[in-house]
Amino acid sequence: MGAPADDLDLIGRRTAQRTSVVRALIDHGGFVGARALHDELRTQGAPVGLNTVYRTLAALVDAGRADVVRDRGGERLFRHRPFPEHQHYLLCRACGLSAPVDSAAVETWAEHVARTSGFAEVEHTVELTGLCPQCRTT
Amino acid sequence: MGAPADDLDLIGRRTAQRTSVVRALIDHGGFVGARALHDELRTQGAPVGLNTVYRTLAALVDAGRADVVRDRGGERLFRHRPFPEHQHYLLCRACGLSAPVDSAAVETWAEHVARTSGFAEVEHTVELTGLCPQCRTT
DNA sequence: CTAGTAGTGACAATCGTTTCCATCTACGGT
DNA sequence: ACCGTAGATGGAAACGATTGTCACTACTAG
Repeated sequence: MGAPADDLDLIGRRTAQRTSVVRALIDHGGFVGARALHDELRTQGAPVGLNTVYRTLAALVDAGRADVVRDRGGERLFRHRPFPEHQHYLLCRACGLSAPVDSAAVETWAEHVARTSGFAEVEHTVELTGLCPQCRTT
Repeated sequence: MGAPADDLDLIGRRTAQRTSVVRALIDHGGFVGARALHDELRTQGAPVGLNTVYRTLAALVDAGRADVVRDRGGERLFRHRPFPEHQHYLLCRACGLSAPVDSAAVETWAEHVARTSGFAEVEHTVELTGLCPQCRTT
């Protein structure tokens, strides 16, 4: 079930750095920026070059093992995805907590638009943001 | 109907530069990046500082007279919006052409998620991209 | 007309991300 | 276990989009 090993096999050679990055991403749970992940690795005593973090995350995205969203500042946030399903999240603007949402309605809507628009290769991104129960009281 | 004058009134003083920017944005029709708009203005003989382009576009967005999306490179693309309605677009990845889409289904879905999630102040962005009939043959 | 304030623009700074390149290392073959 | 090499690393520098600084300009109310 989406163990680090599975991810590592998908993206190339097994190195200590990649293992650390994948571990940290999984442990983090929610969406994280590359820079934040890099900082976490540093403080955990597993220093990894920032661009290695970027490359590993990019490889995970290519392999379909991570999702990407953009926060309001344009930064890319990554989240580990154990199974290669298309998924949408509701993301907390304050703490980064993410909750998968049932997105069947959007999917069918998007497909309908794709069919009736005359456009080809229609892709969609849906981003929901809010304040989670925890943060809304703070 | 969304004449430049209306927009200018909403965002502060009337200056030659702002008039040029708003004009160029309206004339362009689809989504444009700030930099591209700046270039267009320059070649049209109405040079405006890049900084002013950014500020004017930001002011239009604040006033609800422009929409913003992010392209895949993270650049912000702007589009003039004559009326202050929340609207989603299907955007051509190749030429920037945009087609408004009926988004009632997503709106109700988003509201439903907002109500049932426990999250507060839920906002959504939906971005559809594809290749328009023109570009799909090229 | 004049004052006062909002707007302008050249320049530099910032921020996230990518590229360069010299060095290192995992790993399949011997 | 040993090698060779393609692949991986990381520090520095490049990069593109955006924002801040600040002296200067020019709307516009009075």
